[in-house]
Amino acid sequence: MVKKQKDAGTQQRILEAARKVFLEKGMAGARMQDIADEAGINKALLHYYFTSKDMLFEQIFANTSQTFVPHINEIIESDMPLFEKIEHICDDYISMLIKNPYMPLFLINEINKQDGDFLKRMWGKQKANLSFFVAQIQKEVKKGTIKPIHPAQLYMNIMSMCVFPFLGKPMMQFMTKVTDKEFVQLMEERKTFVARFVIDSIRK
Amino acid sequence: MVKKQKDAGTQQRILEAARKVFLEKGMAGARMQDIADEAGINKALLHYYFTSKDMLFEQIFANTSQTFVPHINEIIESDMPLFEKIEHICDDYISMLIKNPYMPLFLINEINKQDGDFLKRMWGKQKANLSFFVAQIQKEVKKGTIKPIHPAQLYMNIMSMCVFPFLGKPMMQFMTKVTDKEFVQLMEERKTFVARFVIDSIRK
DNA sequence: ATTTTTGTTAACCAAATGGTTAAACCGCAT
DNA sequence: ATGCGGTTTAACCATTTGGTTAACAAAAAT
Repeated sequence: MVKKQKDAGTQQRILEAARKVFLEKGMAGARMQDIADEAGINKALLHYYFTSKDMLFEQIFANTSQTFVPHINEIIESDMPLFEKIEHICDDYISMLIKNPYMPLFLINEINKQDGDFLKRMWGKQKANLSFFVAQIQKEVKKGTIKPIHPAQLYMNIMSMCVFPFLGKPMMQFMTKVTDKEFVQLMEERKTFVARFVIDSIRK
Repeated sequence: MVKKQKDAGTQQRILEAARKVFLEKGMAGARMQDIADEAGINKALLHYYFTSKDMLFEQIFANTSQTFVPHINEIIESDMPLFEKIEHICDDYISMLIKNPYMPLFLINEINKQDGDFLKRMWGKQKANLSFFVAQIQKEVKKGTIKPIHPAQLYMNIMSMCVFPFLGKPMMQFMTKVTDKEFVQLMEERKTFVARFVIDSIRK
């Protein structure tokens, strides 16, 4: 808990604290007191800046999820060649996840708990435009550069291999006894490994 | 909430109710009252059979996770040929997950929250014996049937592609608008799809 | 038949938790 | 210095929640 400084915006400190606590413990597990402590302030002050826990949570969730989604869209909708695009997606996803290892569990968790309308309100129009990716794959199949493949399955595979290790980290660490440092090293290697794995599989 | 029947063991009904509620809401989100309601009994009776929420949770967790882990070990440690083994792992994993779609999120969630000792107490010796799998892969590499590959990365890939879709289901459903039925259909297809995807990638 | 044990409940309790209030603090324009 | 606005706090409140108690019902044992 850092001593307060009049020049650092309290609101900002609260948001950072809330982000940390929510990401670590989730909505249900997070305590307003935890957030207040983390921000080095009184609990009442929390409600002075953010009326309720739900409000605060929604801000954090919106901010976090919006950082996550649109980034990938750019790559998917760009006009890179397919293999290059796959390489970029893997590199981008995994790089971001190394920096934000708690993000996937947090997002998946809350998306599962909240109802469908919540997501609609949150992401509205800007959902990933897969049609672009689908079209590109079908073109490559017709050209004969890759095997015929169900695009949704392929996309699921890429997502899975990039994201899952960060979700299963504790389990995997328990089984294989890799340290945190070694884990990051493994993930660094995955940036190229997953892309190559995918390309090797679909290339004709 | 089902009407109680004197011939059905109350304890069993509680365990089933607890399993359902814990899997859906997690430890932090679950309420003892919810479990009591689901079991169609009084909250006090819950504490008559299971002293505390932690006790009850630990039983459910132990039971659930132990159903999950040893099953795969059998396949991994069997002396099937590698490709056949991969096919079996995918089929087995995905079949089980279609039947227990909430399991992965529940397990991953709680494994992340609990400390390391908890896992040790829970799984103790019976962690998956990857050394067997590793040796088999190295043998195949030497034989020249598959490309050189980091065994841990390969195992992670298989696990990822089998498990992740069940974690990301709501997100994926939001993006692609597939119904629950269609989702199960996609997963059915994945049983063979993932295995082929992996084998195509590593085969020389 | 009656005592004892087991199963079940309504009512209650203490702690935790999200949220509120009223007073105090602080920089600053008057 | 004084008053005023926004900021911060300690103390408090209402509800939720895990857990307990004491009484009651239903078998089982005597």
